[in-house]
Amino acid sequence: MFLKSSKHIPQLTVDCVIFGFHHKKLKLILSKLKLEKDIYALPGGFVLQEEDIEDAAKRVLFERTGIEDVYLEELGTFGRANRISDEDFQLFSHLAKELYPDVEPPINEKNQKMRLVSIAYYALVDFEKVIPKKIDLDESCDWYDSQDLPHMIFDHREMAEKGLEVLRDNLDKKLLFNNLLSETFTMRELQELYETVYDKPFPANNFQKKILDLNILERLDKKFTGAKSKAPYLYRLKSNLSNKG
Amino acid sequence: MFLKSSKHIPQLTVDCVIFGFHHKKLKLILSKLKLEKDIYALPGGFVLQEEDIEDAAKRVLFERTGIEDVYLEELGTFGRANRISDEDFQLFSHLAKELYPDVEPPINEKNQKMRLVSIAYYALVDFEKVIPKKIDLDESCDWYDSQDLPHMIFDHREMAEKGLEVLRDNLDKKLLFNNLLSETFTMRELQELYETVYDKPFPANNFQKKILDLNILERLDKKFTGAKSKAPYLYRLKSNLSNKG
DNA sequence: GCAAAAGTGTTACAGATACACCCATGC
DNA sequence: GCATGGGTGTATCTGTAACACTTTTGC
Repeated sequence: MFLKSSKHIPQLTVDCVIFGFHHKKLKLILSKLKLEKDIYALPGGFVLQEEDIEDAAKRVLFERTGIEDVYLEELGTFGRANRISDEDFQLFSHLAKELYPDVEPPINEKNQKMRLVSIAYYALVDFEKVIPKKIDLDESCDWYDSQDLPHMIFDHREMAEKGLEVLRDNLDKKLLFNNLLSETFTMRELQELYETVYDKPFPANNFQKKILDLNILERLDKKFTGAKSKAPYLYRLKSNLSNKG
Repeated sequence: MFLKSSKHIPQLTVDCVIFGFHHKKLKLILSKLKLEKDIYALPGGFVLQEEDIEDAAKRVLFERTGIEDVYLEELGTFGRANRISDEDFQLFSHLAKELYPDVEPPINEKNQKMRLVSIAYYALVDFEKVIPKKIDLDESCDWYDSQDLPHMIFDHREMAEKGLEVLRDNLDKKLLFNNLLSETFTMRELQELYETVYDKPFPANNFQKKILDLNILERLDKKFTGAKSKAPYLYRLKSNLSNKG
């Protein structure tokens, strides 16, 4: 989360729900803020005056993950007038003053807390390729289980939940799964991703048929892991079908 | 389209794609701006500092249609840095100066055109109940055919097209049809709405079965119009299922 | 050979589509 | 009666779900 300066649009921010898939769990990146209490935040920041809103989200994403060309899609606007509680505002402006004494705080002339509107995005990344990076306001920055979220500032929990909801709507419909897996993956890994996101079992035979009938995967060599069972095939999205957002 | 004052968030607006259905055409409300050239705009305005973004959209909607409790849903953010062309900005700021000489124009300290970000919404209303109302900046305000849109300012045409796209995604999935029809309607009227929105024929028998099997309509008396053919039944959404946004 | 997991095939069901038909209304 | 459009029923198709089975791997 960045603070604003004159180069930024004053009352507008972006926040990103960055999803990764690891060990049958859907994870997302959160910052632990430098505060007495344990309070977490989604990666976010202000938008530059000359910057497309989506580019601001991409900038935040790159700052926190070090990767580009990620699937990115808007979740919607979080624009309730009272989306920032008095308590959260106190905590946050205190933190802001300590770390950025020379930057205009998010307070108006009458010394009231200032209205902030946030555009939320969700991003899908390969968990293996990303080590979350903290910035100045963070005590730490790491992956957290999307099913077991800690206490989050502002309306960030609502954003995370909206992210999950939209991911459930789109994972299958828009065939986004490759963005959450390594470049090559087994059918079981893909199935487990579906089972995690949709929170229900998918019978292996029907699942395989459904996916292969889409004709978007190419079958590669088998993956020999040393397990005392049949070696599964590896698959990869056909090279002409990559779908970064 | 309103201009900003200190009571408003400086660089943020809302715009509304207000849909109605009439004579087998999907219509939307546009303002013809008071300009030399024929340029049209979606109803919109700035957001008050103490106002939820969605409430700002509802306010615009009420100003232009005189009705409340309408289905309203966000389309997304229109936030490209160059979404307002130099030409459109000249036209619009000229208009603004004439009509609101005492209101701060959307120009920054360096006299450059100011960045505006807009949150777009779409609304579904009963065409019969709405007479579009013009405001000061409008030469006129009326219904226009969504398939034959005139030249529109800024990126308003993109918004209208996005509205159509989202309506197509949601009309059937979220069963929104009652919001575009009168309280009571015939099966044929409903079918014609579907045929217009999805731009394809729906066989009457299968369509009726599909809709009635949803179990969300109650059948009322027949509608005798004097036509020399069988009188169709009237239907109404079951009273417990109203779905205003 | 055997246990574990991968992979294939075949049947059963449900929702959508297509075709054929009957009914009410005003002249 | 008859033309017009409304309304209903039944067969067909297609994609999904359910069940049964074979194959490969390491010990």
